[in-house]
Amino acid sequence: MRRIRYQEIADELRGRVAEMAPGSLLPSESEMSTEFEASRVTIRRALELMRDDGVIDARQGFGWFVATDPVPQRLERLGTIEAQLGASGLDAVRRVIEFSFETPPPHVRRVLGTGKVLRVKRLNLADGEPFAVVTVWCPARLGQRLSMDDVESHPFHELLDVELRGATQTIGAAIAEPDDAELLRVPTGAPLLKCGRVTTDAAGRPVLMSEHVFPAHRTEFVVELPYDQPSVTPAGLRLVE
Amino acid sequence: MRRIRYQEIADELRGRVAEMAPGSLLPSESEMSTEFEASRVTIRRALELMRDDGVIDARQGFGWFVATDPVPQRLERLGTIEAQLGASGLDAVRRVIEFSFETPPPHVRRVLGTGKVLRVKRLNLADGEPFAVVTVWCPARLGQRLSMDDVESHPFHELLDVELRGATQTIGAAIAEPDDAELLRVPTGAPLLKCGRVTTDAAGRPVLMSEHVFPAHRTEFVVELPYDQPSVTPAGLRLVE
DNA sequence: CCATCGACTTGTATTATAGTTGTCTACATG
DNA sequence: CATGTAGACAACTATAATACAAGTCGATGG
Repeated sequence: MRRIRYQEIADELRGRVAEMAPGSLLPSESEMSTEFEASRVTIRRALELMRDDGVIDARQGFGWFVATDPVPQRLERLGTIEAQLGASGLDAVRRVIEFSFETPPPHVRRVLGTGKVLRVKRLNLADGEPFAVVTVWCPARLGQRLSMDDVESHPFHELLDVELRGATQTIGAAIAEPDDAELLRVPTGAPLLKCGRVTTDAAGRPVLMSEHVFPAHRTEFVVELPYDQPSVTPAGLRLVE
Repeated sequence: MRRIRYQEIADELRGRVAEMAPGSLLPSESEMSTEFEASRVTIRRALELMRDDGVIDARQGFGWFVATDPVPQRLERLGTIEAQLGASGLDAVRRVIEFSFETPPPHVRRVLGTGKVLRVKRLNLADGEPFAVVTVWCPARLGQRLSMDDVESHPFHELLDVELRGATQTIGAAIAEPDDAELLRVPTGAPLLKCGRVTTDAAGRPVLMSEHVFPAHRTEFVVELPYDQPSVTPAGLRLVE
């Protein structure tokens, strides 16, 4: 697969910048030029790409520096299902079903890239009743030091050492395959709500991919559709009796 | 049956492209030409075939690359599914299945009150393919002067003489009953996305209630979860292949 | 204290080149 | 006549190499 040079460089730099303190200085364009064996123009394109993402910025005569991050860890807002359950007075329990490092299937590879990934499949229970099967994929690099205990006792975004920015979620429907049906204690062929979520870090790169499967008879999504202005009404997953 | 060379090549390439990340570059036409032992023209015909399908695209002087999925547009206003389809270049057609004034069923009465209602059941088609069964209830008072032609050719909120404010939508899953299955041309028991919507007027009173049923294999909802806004902003309905 | 200088940086051009797609013509094959 | 091969050329792209303007910062010297 062919790649564009300046994108490669940008990717490499993104990794480095992620480890640097906001405000710290990057090497000069010329230095990078010799290091990457690319012309200054190419280096600049990579840097400008990142500037467009708001990751870094530059001042003429001064240099390129890591942008002071305007977004403090507000991400808890992204919210886990557990938090919503906790708010409704139910106690949520996770049980790890599968935990393995492996090469990603195509639909994951398209998002996270070709490197190895950690796949964790968990069953979520509310008051002892199973209500969700969640599969999470994350790059092996990020999941390297995670144990089964870790993922059983914490939501994933608390375990990763990256700052998350947001997510895109798709909501669809499917019917229960035998394995998920057994886990959720519903008959095979029962309707399921199936949500795919791609979570991105502060640089906008996808770092987590997950698939949530809910039995339709217990769950539904509630969405507020404002007419004139985007509302601040929180919405989310609601358990129906 | 003997297959045409460029179709063979296109088939092979389709398989490869499916495994590649959107945006990544294919080998150059010349490289493929030597690999497949076919002339550049033949390779081009295969590539152009795939471009027509929207799988890949090319820029002169740059190369062929895997097409990125169309970014789902955000729905800041209360849009209709038809508008979203129109924006994606599909022509949407409505067909009225049922049209009657009647006393509302309990779940509608709870929202709209006890008065008589107009119930309209419509089948929506995109490019001739059925993709949604929509049932709308509105108070008889508001629907009094509507004809079947009206509701077949216009979305409901254009017909009512009230100012709408917003809506609350629930998204759930179900399996297809025989009647809806036949309309949507899916087997009975197939998974469906089932959305209920309550639309309110400027005064906050509910004026419309509707139920949208989509075949799950063609549709899914896309939701953006931004970092700074805890709300779940609906991004709209997206057709999946 | 302050002005100036020089070494460094980014910002912005220009030119050149190898490699790519877009398009055409001419010809062969069944 | 549809399909395939072979070749040529134009237009475009990413990248390299180079040059110069303009901003930053510290050292120097008055």
